[in-house]
Amino acid sequence: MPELPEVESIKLQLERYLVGHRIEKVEIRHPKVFTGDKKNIENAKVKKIRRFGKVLVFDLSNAYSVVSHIKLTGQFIYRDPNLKREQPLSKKVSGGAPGPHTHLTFNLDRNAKLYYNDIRRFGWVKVVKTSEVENIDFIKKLGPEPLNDLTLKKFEEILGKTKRAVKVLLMDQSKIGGIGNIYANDAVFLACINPKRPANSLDSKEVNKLFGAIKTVLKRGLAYGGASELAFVTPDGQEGKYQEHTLVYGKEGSVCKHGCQGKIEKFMLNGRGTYWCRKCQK
DNA sequence: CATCATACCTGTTCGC
DNA sequence: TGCGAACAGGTATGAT
Repeated sequence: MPELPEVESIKLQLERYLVGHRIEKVEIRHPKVFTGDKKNIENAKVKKIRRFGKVLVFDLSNAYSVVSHIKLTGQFIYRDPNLKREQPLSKKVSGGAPGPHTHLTFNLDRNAKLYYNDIRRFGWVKVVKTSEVENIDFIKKLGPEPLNDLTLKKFEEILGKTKRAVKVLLMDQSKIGGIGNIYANDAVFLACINPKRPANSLDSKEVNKLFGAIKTVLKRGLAYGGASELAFVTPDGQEGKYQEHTLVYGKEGSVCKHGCQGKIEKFMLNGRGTYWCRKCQK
C-alpha cells in the first residue's frame, strides 16, 4: 500500500516538519527494525529528505543519513507540542504515538519527536554514510522513477524483454521504482490491458497507452494524498483519500468505470489480489 | 540469469 | 458468538 504516492506524501511533510530539527537522542524499542549506529545521527541536523522509489532518506548535517523502507505498515509520526493546529491523529495510527507499535523514537530539539510505528515490523530503518546511500542493495537495483526518469523508449525496452505478466512486471522494483499493487491494478485497467498479458506482447499503441496510464494513476494518487488502505498516514497522523477513488483496486463486484456495463472481478496473480474488467481489458 | 513460491509479521475479515 | 483460516501487501531469500 505505501507506494510512490504514499511515500512521496510522507516526504513532503517531513520536508515541512522534520527538516531543520536536530536529532538529540534515538530510543530503540525494537532492535529488529534498526541497523547501524544511532550515535552517528545523534546531535546532527536534518538537512534534506529524499525518496528513491518507496525508500525514504533523511540526509543529516554530519554526512550520515537515515534510510527507511516502511513496507506495509510502517509509519513516521511527527509530534510537536509547540504546534497548535495539530489535527487529531487518525485511528490508523497504530495504538497512538507513542503506542505499542512504536519501535523507534527520535527525540528532536524544541521537544518535538518523530516516532516510527510498524505493526508488522516488515519495515526497516538504517543509518549509513550519505555517500553510501546509493550503494544500499535495494536502491542500487532500483529501476527508473516513473514520473521522472522513465521515458517511453526505456519503458518499451523494459516491457519487450520479458514474457512475464505485465502487471507483475510493473511491480518489479528493479524494472521501475515505486509502483505497487494498487497503482499497478489501476494502471493496466486505465490502459484497457489484461493484467495477465505477457509484457512483450503489447504493441506500440498499447505500450504508449500504458505509459500514460501509469503517470495518470500515480499523479491522481499524489493529488489525493495517497491511499490509506491499511496503515498509511502522513507524519501529521492524517489519512490519504485515494482508496476512495481507485479505478479497480478493491472494487470487486462493482460496475466497470469504462462504462462497458462489465463487473470488476478479482483473482490472484503471483500471490497478489488482482482486479479487472474482462470486458474491456484485452 | 529469470522466474516463482515462501517467509517475514499481525490485525482484520471470513466461513463454519 | 467463537474460533481458526484466510487475507492483506513489499521484498529478501531460496528453489527451480
